[in-house]
Amino acid sequence: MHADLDAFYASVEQRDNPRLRGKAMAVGGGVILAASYEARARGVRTAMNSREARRLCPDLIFVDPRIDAYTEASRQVFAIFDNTTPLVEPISVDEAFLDVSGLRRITGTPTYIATQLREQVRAQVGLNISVGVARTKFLAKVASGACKPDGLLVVEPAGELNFLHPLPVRALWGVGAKTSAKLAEKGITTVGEVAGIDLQTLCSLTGKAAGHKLHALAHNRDQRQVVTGKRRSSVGSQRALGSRTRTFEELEAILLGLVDGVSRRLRDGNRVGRTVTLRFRFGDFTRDTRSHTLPDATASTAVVLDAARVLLRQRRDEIESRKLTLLGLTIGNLCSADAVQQSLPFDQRASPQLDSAIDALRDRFGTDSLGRATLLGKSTGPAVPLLPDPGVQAP
DNA sequence: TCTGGGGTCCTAGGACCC
DNA sequence: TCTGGGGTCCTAGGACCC
Repeated sequence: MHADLDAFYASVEQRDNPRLRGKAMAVGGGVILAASYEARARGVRTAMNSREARRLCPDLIFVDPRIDAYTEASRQVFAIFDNTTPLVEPISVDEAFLDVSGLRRITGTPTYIATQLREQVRAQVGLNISVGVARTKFLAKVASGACKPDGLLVVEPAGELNFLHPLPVRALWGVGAKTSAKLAEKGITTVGEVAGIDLQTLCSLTGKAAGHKLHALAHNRDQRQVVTGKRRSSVGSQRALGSRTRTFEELEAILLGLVDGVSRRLRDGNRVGRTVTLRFRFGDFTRDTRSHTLPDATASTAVVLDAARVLLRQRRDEIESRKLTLLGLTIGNLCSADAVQQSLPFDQRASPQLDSAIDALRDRFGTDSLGRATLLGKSTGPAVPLLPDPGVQAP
């Protein structure tokens, strides 16, 4: 099954504010993050700028996003997913794949399970969720999209190709604006037509990997399993800068904010990363990236900031002359902080004992000055706030 | 106040290693 | 000293997704 909440952010707002129900409304300020179905009927779309949206729909109601409310709703819905089957693969905050193929004797048919799931989400969270059911992930995903809003669609094995082949090429996962335009040049507009061309021709149009994928999907071959326990491989943050000209010092301050936020998220997730990427967008909407890979994975604000600053300074002239409109930071090459610990020599590993010993010392001596702690030969490395008097040797 | 913010995967060339 | 085959890692950029 592929389960997908309908117009997620907008639906949460309509659920929580009765005055918004039945109205054309959108979440977002400068840009539309999500639009209610009433607004979509008037042509309002996600990522559309608000001036265009207002032109299409003058009575459109704008609501500021409440990310905390969406996160909580998502958590509740995923709790229902987890209660339905242990095999849940999250795709984003509002959608997931659920493998229910082994539950026929335990719970019931997929159709029954999907019906129950939809009722539970409606009753317990107050939101509509659409569910597609099929033998493969790809077909389940297409099915949930086809039955929106508030729908359930089961693609029976015998009807797969009849369902698939009339669809537009954009329905294929991995076909976006560029690829569909390329295919249209060759007169290919439906999935059935993609299935009709040979692999070599397809690869020459889209590249090797994409060609093989598209060829398989168009022939209804999709061997992908529902995979649980995937972990993010990068975390990032970006800031749109508007049209105002910023001094280089302002940009460095914004960069510090990005580094602080991203490295904090790394530490909260007990993860570390090695590759620091800076993303730029300029006044003419061209984009650029610059990256640097550190010798060791880190979640340290100071280490990431050093690397990010070097990347920013390398581009100083260009940034000042071409008017930077967006600055982004991504840390990739992530792995678990624990795995890194295990690979370190014993005396360099962090230790829960050491941490609690430091906490005890902090309680005893206060935190107003810096010191370095050593426990059984393991040093904390950089100085940590610890002792009131640097001259005092802790027991 | 023209244009969000969070991600994934793939490609291609260069450096480097055996 | 040159050549070839096999491979990894890094950087930059493109396309795509929600």
